[in-house]
Amino acid sequence: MPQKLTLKKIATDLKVSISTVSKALRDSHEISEETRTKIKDYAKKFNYKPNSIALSLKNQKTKKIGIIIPEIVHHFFATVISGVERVANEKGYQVIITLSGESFDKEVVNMEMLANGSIDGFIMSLSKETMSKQDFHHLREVTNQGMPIVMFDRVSKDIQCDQIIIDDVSASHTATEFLLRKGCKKLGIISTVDYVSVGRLRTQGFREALQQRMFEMEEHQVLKIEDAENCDNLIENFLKENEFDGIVAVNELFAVTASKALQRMGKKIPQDVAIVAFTDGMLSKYASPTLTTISQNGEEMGALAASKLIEKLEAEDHKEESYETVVVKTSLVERESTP
Amino acid sequence: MPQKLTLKKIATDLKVSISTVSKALRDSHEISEETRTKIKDYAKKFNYKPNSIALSLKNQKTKKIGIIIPEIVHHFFATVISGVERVANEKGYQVIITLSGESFDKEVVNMEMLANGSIDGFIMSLSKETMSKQDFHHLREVTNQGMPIVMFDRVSKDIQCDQIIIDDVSASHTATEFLLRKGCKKLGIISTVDYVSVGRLRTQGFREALQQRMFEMEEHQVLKIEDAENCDNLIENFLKENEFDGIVAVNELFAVTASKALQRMGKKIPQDVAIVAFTDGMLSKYASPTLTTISQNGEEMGALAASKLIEKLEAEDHKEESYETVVVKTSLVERESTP
DNA sequence: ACATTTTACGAAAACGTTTTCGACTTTTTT
DNA sequence: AAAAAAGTCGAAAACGTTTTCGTAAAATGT
Repeated sequence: MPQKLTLKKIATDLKVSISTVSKALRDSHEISEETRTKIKDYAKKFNYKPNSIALSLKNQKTKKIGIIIPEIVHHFFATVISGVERVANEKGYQVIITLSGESFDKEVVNMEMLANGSIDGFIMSLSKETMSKQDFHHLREVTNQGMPIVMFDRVSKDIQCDQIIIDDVSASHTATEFLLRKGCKKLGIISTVDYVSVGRLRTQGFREALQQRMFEMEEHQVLKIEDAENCDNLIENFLKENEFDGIVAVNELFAVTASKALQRMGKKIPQDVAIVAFTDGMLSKYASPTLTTISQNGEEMGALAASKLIEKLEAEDHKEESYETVVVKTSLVERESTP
Repeated sequence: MPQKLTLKKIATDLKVSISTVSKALRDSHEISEETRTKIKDYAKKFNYKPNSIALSLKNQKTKKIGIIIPEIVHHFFATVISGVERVANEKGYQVIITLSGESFDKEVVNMEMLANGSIDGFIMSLSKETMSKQDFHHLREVTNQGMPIVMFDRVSKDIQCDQIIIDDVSASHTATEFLLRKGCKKLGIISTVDYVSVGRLRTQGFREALQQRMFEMEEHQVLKIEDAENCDNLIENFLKENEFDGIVAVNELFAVTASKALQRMGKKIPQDVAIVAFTDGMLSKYASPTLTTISQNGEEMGALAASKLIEKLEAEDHKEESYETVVVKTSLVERESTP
């Protein structure tokens, strides 16, 4: 019921000017000890907090960073946010999150809404639709206005910005080679459609690992899934039509779905078929058997993205327009799904 | 590199006044057809978008709602956010998310930061530490300033605000009764410490279901877990010390941990022991066996919370100070962990 | 006693909007 | 032809800050 306390109100209550109040609260030497303590006491007593909107307008910076991700109900993205949030808060920034829902239009709308002064910079991962359209005009508009963007995971080389990625090719190579070393002969990969960069790159790593051992990857070894919603049948058929003894899956959902299908088919994991997944989330830890995975460390990616962005934001005179691509190390976490 | 376009810049470029530009863009009849189209064309060409910070300051509303939750790497909270975000966006609001990390202090700090003009209202779920301290002064300060709060899931009756909850007692009663009807005789419940409301209430529902069949709940039937991190041993001991044939778990993590422990002990699920969990998330769907759960429908809770909050926000003259508690229906999703 | 410096405060501009009001010009009415 | 009305635009205030600059009073120096 009492309206928000402002400088003006303090000023009239204490019969001084607004500027005096402002200076007193910021410990200016221009104000006498006496009035300074009087004002500060009053402010403390009634819990004065400067209005952040007014500050944003005045300073032309909001101390907020915007995140745009495809989905939040997704362990990897949730961990990234967690990392962003942690370092952002440490450095006095707040985080605004919007979801594109894998839709290009929603990504554009959200971006435009945030770009109009609401935030100082972006951290984002592209929606599937954006990846497939390869339309990045909304990103360009933002960077042209001098607002920095840091992209992670699903990125595009066509945009001038810092990028935080994992080396998908190499990670997938590692996973595949791991299976080969364990003695697997007939490998398959369950991937996404090619326009999703992680799917394409992980398939490439798979192929390269095979080539290194003088195998040529054949089409029937690859399953490309567009829509994760009803992947069950696709995966089951893929496994039935091929006699694999090792599977690489580009996410844990595909991996656990494959694991269950194989078990239904009477296969033992890891004895008959070994599985390596990407994304070290809940499912990998709690599925039966637990899954060997490539851990992406979303928390670290988020933290790095936030650091990079804030660094850019606070380097006022951004004369040196340099953009960096940071490759975050992955690690193979061995669990029960491999021998 | 080109600075952001403002009304002032358009005005000088077109040699009219700022007010004329503002009016023209808002299609005021005060401005002649001719200048109006001239200005609108210019604005469109250079992609003018009003600065939202300035608007917020002017209108004394930000069109943003703040969310404070304990963790984001948690399926239930992620679905709630998803629901909030959907409804908020439909109604032209944006969402700012902060995480308390289950810490009282961080909850207070985040709340104070957001309350200073950054947002119009709150949607939140209390941190464990706040629940245990029962210190709600930060919430009171906010409501006293006339800023509405909608709480969900982890709520407190002591705060005057709308609340979105599930009927934990009744849901737990349903889950327990379901096990009893399936023929279970020796039931146990894996819960949280009592100051977490959901743990307390679900334990109560468990007790009531037993009482209804003339059983008295005994202490050894209840396991109260404080820290989910290392619950494995606690759960394993609990299961070894008792010969249960039915388990109610207040979340899916406890449930799947119990399930694995039981299987290690050579028990068959659901033949030897049946399990019902709360929180219908990824684990329930993909664990082996899949888990029968009470579905909380976080998406709906989030959507409801957002609707309620926005309704309050847009009812300018909130003379009628009424607060509602909405109980969201739960449903029992039968899967493999029960006969 | 006068000039100079220091102290302590207030006025005003700026950030980007919207809106009220006043004023000038043109058109319509009588 | 004079009066009223309508049409078109700009000035200024307001939202809550911070900061620059100006200035009056007090203190200090000669």
